[in-house]
Amino acid sequence: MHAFDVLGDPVRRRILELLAERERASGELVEIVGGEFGISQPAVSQHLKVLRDSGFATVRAEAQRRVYAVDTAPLEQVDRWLGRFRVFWESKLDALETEIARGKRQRHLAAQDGVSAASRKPRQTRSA
Amino acid sequence: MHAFDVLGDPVRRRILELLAERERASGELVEIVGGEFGISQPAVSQHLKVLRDSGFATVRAEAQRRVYAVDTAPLEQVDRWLGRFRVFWESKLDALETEIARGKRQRHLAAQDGVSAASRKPRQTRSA
DNA sequence: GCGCTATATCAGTTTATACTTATATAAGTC
DNA sequence: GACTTATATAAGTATAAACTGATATAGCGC
Repeated sequence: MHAFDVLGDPVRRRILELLAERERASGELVEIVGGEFGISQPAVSQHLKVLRDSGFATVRAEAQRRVYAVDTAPLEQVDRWLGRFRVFWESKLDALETEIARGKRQRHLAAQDGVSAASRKPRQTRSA
Repeated sequence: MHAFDVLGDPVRRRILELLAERERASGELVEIVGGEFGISQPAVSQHLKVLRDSGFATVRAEAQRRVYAVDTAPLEQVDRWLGRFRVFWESKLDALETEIARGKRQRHLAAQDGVSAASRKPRQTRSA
């Protein structure tokens, strides 16, 4: 199953969101996700199997519990695929920044007052 | 249809890859993608409809042709969703960078020779 | 060993979607 | 206006996958 197919399911996305916060036992995921989506224990368990088989999650036994953790390798791959499109919106961000900088400069020239403007630099991409 | 479901199909991903390079007429996409995947014109046209309906592509008429262009808005959303996981591999990259820097420093101290380390990523294969 | 808890797997049903062929729409050409 | 080119839509079919209830597996406490 391709990474994007795995992410196509909202239940699996939700599970990954929860695992992004911290490791969770299967039962914990059944309770939260099963509750939110109104699905049974086997349904959640089957989604966990998909996540395991596709490399998105790892399991560790802890007594009778199965503790799941996210494995980001496939997510990195997805991220890399998206990379080819990133230039589109990043160039737009750059343009916006230029625009903001211009406004800033103009306000500065006009009033000579300190300008806050936050203006966080966009994250440096680590291409590939 | 959710963005990730749209990206779940290899044909649609391929179409988006082609549109990332430049705009393309429907017929051009039918020829390339239809050829690569061995599917008919209606099949490709139906995928184009999905891409239109889900906001991944825009169309412009040019005589009888329909010229498609990528719209990155939904891809940005996907990218934002991925953002919550990015910290995982970026911290790993940071650690790797530190490691490289250490090695570099040590080699530098040891031999006083310049280190190239080019390290260009190989081109990504286009297989789905 | 027995019962309890936690989780996975099995078998079967339903539904979504990705195709197919056939046909409709629409713009250019003569 | 008929013909051709370019593309979309329609109708029907096949298949994958997301469920359900039932059951199997396995560790724990007694």
